[in-house]
Amino acid sequence: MTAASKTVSDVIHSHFGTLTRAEKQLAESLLDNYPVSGLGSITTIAENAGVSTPTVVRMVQKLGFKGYPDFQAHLHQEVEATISNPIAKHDRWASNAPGTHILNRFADAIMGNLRQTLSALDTATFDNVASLLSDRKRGLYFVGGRITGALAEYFFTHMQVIRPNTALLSSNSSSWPQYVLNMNPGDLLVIFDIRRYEQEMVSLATAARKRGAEIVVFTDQWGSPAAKLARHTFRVQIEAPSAWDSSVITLFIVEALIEAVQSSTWDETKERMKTLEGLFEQTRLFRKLS
Amino acid sequence: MTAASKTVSDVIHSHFGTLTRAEKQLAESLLDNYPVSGLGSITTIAENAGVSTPTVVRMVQKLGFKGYPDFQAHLHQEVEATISNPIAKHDRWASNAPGTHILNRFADAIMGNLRQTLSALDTATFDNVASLLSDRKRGLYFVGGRITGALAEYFFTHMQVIRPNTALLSSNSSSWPQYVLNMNPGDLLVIFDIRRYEQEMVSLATAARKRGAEIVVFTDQWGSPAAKLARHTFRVQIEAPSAWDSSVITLFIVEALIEAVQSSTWDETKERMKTLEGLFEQTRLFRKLS
DNA sequence: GTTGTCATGAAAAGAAATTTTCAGAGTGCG
DNA sequence: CGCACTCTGAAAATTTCTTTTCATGACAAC
Repeated sequence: MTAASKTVSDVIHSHFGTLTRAEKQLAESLLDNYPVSGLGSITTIAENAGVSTPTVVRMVQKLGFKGYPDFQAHLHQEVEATISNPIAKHDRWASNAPGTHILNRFADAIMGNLRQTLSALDTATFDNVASLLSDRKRGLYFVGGRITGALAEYFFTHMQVIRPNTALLSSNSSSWPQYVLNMNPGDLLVIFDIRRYEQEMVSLATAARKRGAEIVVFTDQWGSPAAKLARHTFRVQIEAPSAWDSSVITLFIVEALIEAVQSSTWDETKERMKTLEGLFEQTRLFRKLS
Repeated sequence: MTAASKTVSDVIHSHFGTLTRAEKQLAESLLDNYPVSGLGSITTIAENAGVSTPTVVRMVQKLGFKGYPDFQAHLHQEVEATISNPIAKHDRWASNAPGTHILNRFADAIMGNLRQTLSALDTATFDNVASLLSDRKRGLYFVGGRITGALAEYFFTHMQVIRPNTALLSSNSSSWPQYVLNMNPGDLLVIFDIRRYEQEMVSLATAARKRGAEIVVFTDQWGSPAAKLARHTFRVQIEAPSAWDSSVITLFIVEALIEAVQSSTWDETKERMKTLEGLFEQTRLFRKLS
């Protein structure tokens, strides 16, 4: 095989499947901030990746280079090509995409959203919500609208594994009253309500409050009317170069919360996950037999 | 004097007058094709400039650097600054929280995932999938697993607004056969299959292929077995500082695809959205009256 | 012409980097 | 449980790079 025409990045990607654990770790470290991360000595990049220098040598040889110097020479050439070509310079996101490609515009927007959301986000709020979610004495209810229903479901699916006493309200409001009926004081209702705020969310929130439930709202920067009834509110930046709003950052916060809850109660969660694995195994078996 | 804030190029220029003949020769060689020409070893650049290695050492020390490695470190920094990714590392995303707060660690991980996913992503694949999705003659089917089901649903919900002839397969496989039965050649099956790859996805993909359907797979960097049957595959970086995988970047690509499809057929979509608005209005009215 | 100063590179010395070897850890399999 | 296998990094061996030393030659001043 020859590494001549393809970029080092391409070569790494095409070999990724055949790499071992330590080598993958190294490859990712190299691709992270590519190609600059490969500029230093073999010692430096081994340290940055948290692997040993022999691993580096083994990998570059596996990739088809003669040795580390050969590998680095290719990298230098690429750096040169990148720098001397002014178009490529503004095009570091997705390679071979015009600078205005939708992927690049989206990536820019997401980054901006993340930055703004996090700078506006109070970490105390985050920590408080995480601890409310971790409290197994509280019942958990998730609800979303037409679009955000998928986020509620995602959140619910994970929390259901982590802890008991968890429910997902369908986005169809007709079944809500029976859930509200079962809410106890201290229970937590997590509402996703973004942009075209759904009027019914306010009614739901009001009813839940009457039953003594705490409310957490995920909304956009303008704020759902339901946020007024909430104990904690996440205001997420949702703008995208699109006719639609972006849910990426909302999902980001959801995932961070999932991890926060999980790590705070890891021992219990571990047990549950094991049990769950076993159940899945049984189901699979059951299907095979049938 | 310190070389800290100024660029190496500036330093060379400001010292140019005090340089000797051989040093000037070297300086010019370095400035020519700056800063890439300084990337190699001292031997290499001495040869390129036609001077001896001691000359190089003497000059860089005269410029205020500790030695050649110090000089080169500065150069590397400059190269990095020149071509660094738009998403360079942040030490802290969320202010007033330590860099080790879960939000900050997650933000770092997500940005790394985004960077790597985009660098591995072929924009031709993206464009091709977008145009397949835009083709209203093709039926569209979406399916996800236990966790990724929410992503499939999100994708489906949007595409259903944009175009007709769209279906969501439940994550429960028992109902799949009837969908496969209805697939026509050229129809598109979008599969989300990440990490704990579900065996049934391969069966589904095989059955769909037999019916002449095209397959698009969203998977992780290791690749779902279903990807082998796919016309197009998105390999998404899903790692997070968490016991769970992150779906953030997958959602990112989904949203970008939604926008790509929508903008390519905006006129038709606009009409559909208006109609849909009207229908929602009626439903709401209906509920209020009842 | 002599002398001193400086620039320069060859070569040696010293310091790093790169590669190889090898043993222990881990993993899968019978 | 033991065997075979692979992966991995510590450490040694090797190579390469960097720095220092020093001899030579150019040039200017006297």
